[in-house]
Amino acid sequence: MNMNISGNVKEVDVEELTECPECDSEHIVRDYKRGEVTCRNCGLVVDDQVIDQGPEWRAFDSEQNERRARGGAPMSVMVHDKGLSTDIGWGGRDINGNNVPTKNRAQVYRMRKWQNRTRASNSADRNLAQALNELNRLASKIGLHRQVREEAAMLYRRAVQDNLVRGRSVEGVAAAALYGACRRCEVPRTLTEITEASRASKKEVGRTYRYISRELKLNLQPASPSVYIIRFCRELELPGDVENTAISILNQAIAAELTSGRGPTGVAAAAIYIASVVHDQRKTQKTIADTVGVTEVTIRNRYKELAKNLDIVVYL
DNA sequence: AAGACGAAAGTGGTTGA
DNA sequence: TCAACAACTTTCGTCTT
Repeated sequence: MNMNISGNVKEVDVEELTECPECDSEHIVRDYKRGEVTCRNCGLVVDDQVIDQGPEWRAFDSEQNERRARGGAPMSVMVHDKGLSTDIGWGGRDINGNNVPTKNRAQVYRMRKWQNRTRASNSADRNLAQALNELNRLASKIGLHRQVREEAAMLYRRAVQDNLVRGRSVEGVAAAALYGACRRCEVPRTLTEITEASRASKKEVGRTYRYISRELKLNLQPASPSVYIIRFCRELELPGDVENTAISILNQAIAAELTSGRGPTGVAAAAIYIASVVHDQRKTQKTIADTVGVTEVTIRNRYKELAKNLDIVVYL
């Protein structure tokens, strides 16, 4: 009766879904509080209008309906006070929708001003507010979904708590937190991509990232090249069999210990290159190098090593 | 002409004395 | 603090398709 569902009804039956339609991984996460179904692997938001299947009140007349109606945004670590503070609106109208008399306007203005000021009362809060702002800006620019943003916000909060921010720029720490969040969520983003969106330099972000990673004991292993293969194959519009071959090449490389100490993107790029040649879907070294963000030389060095040590019987 | 190749020099960061 | 070092990049001349 009062199910008011606006928004698109998706073709996919999200209730039954176990695999991501985009990357086929099984890291599907349902969050009914937010009404979102997302893939932890590739970041795809499968559906964002999910109906909570839990018990719900019913209203039998309009009076009950009004009384029981609830509103308000969910609590979020992405806002410095977790989104639970009060906002004083700008409309110049009171709660009943009447105009605020002119003689009271100045008072409302002052109240709004002080509400906003006292909300971020100390410098730590102001810092946090600014950082979360920056975090959101970066995440939007790179196109990261909420899961990663919240993870980044959590990391930043922990960094603040442990006094790791002092003496470092907000931009730098924010970018580092976001990078760490990407790593933790296994959303493959390179440090370069993040620093390009940020005002902070790659050097600073890298240094800060190592620092907070060490201090917060994040224990992050180097990113696995496989997540990069999945992502970059898609960007290069290479079919699934190429991707599978690339991953199997990669697994052989890992078994032969050809990956340790090497940059994961370089290894991924080389595996993709070989796979693309094997399947007669050849991409030039340059194309792959540009998408992956390494140079042709690195691809060459890596794939020479791979070809030599894995006796791949492919003549190019 | 584009792509692949490889040598050589340079970069930024780590490690160990 | 400094030198050695590994991985990676930039640049450039040459070979191959």
